Amino acid sequence: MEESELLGQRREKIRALRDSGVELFPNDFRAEHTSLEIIEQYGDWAAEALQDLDTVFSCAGRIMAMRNFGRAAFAHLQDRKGRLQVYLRKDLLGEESFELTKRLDVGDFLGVRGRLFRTKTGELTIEASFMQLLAKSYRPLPEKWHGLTDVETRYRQRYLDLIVNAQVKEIFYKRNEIIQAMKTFLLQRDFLEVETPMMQHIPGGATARPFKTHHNTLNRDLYLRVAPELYLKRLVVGGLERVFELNRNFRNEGVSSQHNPEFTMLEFYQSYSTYEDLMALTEEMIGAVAEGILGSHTITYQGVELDLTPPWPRVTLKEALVQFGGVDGTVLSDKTAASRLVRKLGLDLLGDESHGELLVKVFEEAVEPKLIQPTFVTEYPVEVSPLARRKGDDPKVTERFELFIMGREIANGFSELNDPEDQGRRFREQAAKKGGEEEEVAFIDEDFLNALEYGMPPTAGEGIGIDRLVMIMTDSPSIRDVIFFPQMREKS
RNA sequence: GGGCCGUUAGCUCAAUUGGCAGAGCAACUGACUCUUAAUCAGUAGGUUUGGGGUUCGAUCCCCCGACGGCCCA
Repeated sequence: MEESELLGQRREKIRALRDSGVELFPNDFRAEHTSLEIIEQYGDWAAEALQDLDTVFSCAGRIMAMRNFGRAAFAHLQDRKGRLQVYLRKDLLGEESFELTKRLDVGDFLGVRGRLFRTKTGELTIEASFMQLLAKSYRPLPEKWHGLTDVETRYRQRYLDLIVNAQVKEIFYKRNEIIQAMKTFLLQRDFLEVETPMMQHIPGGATARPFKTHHNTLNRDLYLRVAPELYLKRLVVGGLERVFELNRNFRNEGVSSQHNPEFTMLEFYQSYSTYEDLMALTEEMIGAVAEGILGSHTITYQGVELDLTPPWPRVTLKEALVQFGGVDGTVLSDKTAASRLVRKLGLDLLGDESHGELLVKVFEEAVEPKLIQPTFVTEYPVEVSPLARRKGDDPKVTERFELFIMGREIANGFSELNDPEDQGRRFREQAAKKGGEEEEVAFIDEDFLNALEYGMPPTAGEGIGIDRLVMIMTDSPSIRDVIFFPQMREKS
């Protein structure tokens, strides 16, 4: 990068600083307090009470603002918890130490020790009797008042975003709390947290294009997983009965405000349960997380009030088509009518879609955007649910549900198909279809079928899109706001 | 993949009909021991996203590309 005048000036200043014997990157300072600890403990103490307090505090952080007065200066230090003001006086620090304040820049890390006092304007402040440069900054920070608003820079240089935009840190702290709360919820119910392969020989468990890679020593292609499903069910076959994995999936598809090529999913399996049990579990879990972290079952997302109080409505896909989509009832029973409707809606038709697939197309177009409040949609057609158990009284649909909030799919769960013969047939049908329309290899995970043949207990499983859930719970409009380093095109 | 919008100093933004490219903050020099968007005086800072075209003259108009955002598929 070409050196601007600004950077040149700074570099020259740093050279002079180093030449005068100041260590630019020491690591022997110990901060015993965070800004938050100090403010929480002494924030409401009166000025007189602080005067009698002899305790010396030590604090470290990045200089975010500096106001110099010749023989005194104020600075704000920012650490992981917040900001604290420090007061630097020549008569207290001594000539030599104070001289350094004139050579400090906003962005530098500083450590201070000193007593607490309250300024005339009432701000709790450390009066430094000792200060030390902890790390020198070579580049100026974005502007202090407007901050950094350019979204491209915010995502590409997330560290700058984190330094200057306080809300960003809050979102990611909240993301962590949500994840921890969900894990705790499951652990309390005797689930085992597990890790299964990210690199798979056969990318299964979801219909999505995988990323391909190659292992040199094994001399074979591998795929980044699109879902952990088939491995988690192997563990259920192995007798673990209740397992979950909260980790990354990879899908080689579009990038948008709702999609990132790598995203985080919670997937869990519970034996001796059905999809209905999981719907109840889901409302309880998400409701509890909202209550615990946001303090309420009612949240606002982009100006829309969402009520997460369980129970949530459950409608079958067909009911939803009529109720929310205003679809004529004949479409539900007449494939030709369904096909006509798909065309009327201006959707692509391959021509070989089944009646069920047509209904799902209509559903996605006409119903999904209308499912604002949390809603479970059940009984998906068997053709689009290759891993789900058929419904007893209607083998054309499955014991499956999807959860929608704000028109977005948040969760997908079903009673697992544990009949190895049916599973084998469905894999082969799927493979035949896929082989016909694309040049993709038809993947059939024979070892998974083999596992099922040993017997899998009746089990229900579910996946919850963590990024989308975090978006809703943090009122974030884009998935890029809840992923530290979203995927971007290479900058030219 | 398509449409629309955007890209100007380190950051946030201006720039009239096509006529010398500007401000605030940051920076630099100086003053200042309770400031907090500190203040005051002064100084410097630009390949206007890249390439091409029209024009006496382009940040501005036209074409192609890069990156980003929004909408659509």
